[in-house]
Amino acid sequence: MHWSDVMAQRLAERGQNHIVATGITPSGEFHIGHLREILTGDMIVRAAQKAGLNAELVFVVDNADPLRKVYPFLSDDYHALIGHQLGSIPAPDANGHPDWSRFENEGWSYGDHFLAPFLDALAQIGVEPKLLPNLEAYQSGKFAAATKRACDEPGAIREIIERVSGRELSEDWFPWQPLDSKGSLDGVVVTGYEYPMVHWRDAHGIEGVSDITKGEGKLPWRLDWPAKWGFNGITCEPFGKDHGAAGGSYDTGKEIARFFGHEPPTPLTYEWISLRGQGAMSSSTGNTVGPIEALELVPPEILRYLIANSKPNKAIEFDTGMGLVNLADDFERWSSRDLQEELSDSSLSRRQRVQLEDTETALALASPKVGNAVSATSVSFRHLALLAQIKTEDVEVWRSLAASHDLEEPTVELHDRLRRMRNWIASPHFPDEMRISVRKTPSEEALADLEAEHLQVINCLHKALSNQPWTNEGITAAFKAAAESSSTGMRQVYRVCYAVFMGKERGPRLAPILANCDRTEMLDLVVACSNMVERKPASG
RNA sequence: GGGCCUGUAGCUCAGUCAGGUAGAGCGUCGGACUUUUAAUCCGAUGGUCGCGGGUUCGAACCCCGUCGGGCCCGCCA
Repeated sequence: MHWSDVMAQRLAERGQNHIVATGITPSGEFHIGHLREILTGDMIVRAAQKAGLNAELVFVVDNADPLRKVYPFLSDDYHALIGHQLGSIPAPDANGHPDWSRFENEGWSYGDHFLAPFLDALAQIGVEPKLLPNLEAYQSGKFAAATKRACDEPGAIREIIERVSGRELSEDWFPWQPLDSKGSLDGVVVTGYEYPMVHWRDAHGIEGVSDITKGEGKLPWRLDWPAKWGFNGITCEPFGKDHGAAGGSYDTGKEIARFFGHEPPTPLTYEWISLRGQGAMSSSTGNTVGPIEALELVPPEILRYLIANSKPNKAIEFDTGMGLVNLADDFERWSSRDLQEELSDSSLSRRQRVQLEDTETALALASPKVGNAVSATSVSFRHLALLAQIKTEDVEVWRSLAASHDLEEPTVELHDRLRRMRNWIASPHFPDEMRISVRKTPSEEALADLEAEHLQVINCLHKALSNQPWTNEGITAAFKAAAESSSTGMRQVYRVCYAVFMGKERGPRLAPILANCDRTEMLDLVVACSNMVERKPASG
């Protein structure tokens, strides 16, 4: 059974109505790691709905969290804003300076700034969760009941956290972090409490009160989380392995939730996504691939497929190079198969059946639209990458596909893919292995593999090419002529050509590529190769 | 120190929860298409399931131990 269906089954045992929560702090650029959080939630919701449950996806925007530090993309002006809530400070402008005017005029906050593009990406990828901005929840008093409970009995909360996490809380710890005289959550000491006011003294020596029903502060994370499970009615939540560690925030959250008077959500811990060869992704180090960036390269269904087809506890290495090509081709191959048909074969072993079923589910989940299986384009990524490099005009690509793939009219998906493919090729992520490059100088290595008798072919080639117009047809004719005059087969000619022009044993059809190269340079290359091979038998 | 994940074919991984003859895809090799846009199609190859014990008629799967890899335990998905 697919992991999403396992979760749905677990939820069905729990009840009929479900709210699946995801939550992210908008402290910097979002990356595809965050996408796993949201997509995992989205896929659970789909599976639950498929199983006949009512399920909704919500996205808690943790914009009540404070700014932790001045990230590399921020100007020093942000030093003064450390500890301030992300939803109540201005967004950085193009130079990383706080954009106060936009903040004051439109209320455009730091959190909004980073959230907006992520939501755009989510829309493209077929996920439109209900947004639950946390800061606003505090300000409208949604946290008040849980907060009161915690502040009334801080000892009970302290006991849970210390026992479950094995961590000792400081003497002055209090289950509410008030905002100080400047609006920061840092360095404030609680000096007293009588509902609904928490008394405090800040780092500047100023004293004041904080109304817990008006969001004049926030709960510490380990309480914030279980509190919002309650008033939002969360029944299921996927979260990263950091929260899932023993004694981590889910463990303490479970008990605190019950203390608040509700059942914790059904959890699903998932592994992180790392960038191939570069370790875990992190907004603060800038070691990221944004969802937007990823979507410039690959269609949404491929990204969804990556998540759907990886079990949550499996770490994913995101590879924007060859890995992406293989992933996309893998997706393409599977989606062009008729799995229903294959599953009707009763001779399948249980193992084979499970494999097909899970893949079928993953493919369904890969579609940005529910119940709308992504139709196979039947054009592999490799092939499209090739065409996109050879043909500068889209029309040319379609013409070629019409001939080779019986393609009558390019579909919307194909247009889309070609557009993204061109972006990818233009980006630094495009793997060299896929890049078509014609040699400027002979490849000693490739030529060394040729037999002495091939020398003749090279000479014939030069002659033949010289006698033909420098066009696709002319060059093709020249290849044939070279085969005839050197009295060998076309296979040999191609082998020599790939060695000469690309330094490889095989490759894409050469004529159209050469036609786009400079004639003189190519003829010189042939001569240079000829010279190099000529010397070889003499010296050895 | 506490804990989680992980080890299965050359590679990426299913299969472990519900024990019943080792599964995919890629790669590799071969063939076909009277020669190819890294194509497509067909076929073949390939594994003492990390290691050692135990339970069982039967173990990749359950139990105990052990070794290796990754990671979490202020915040982070």
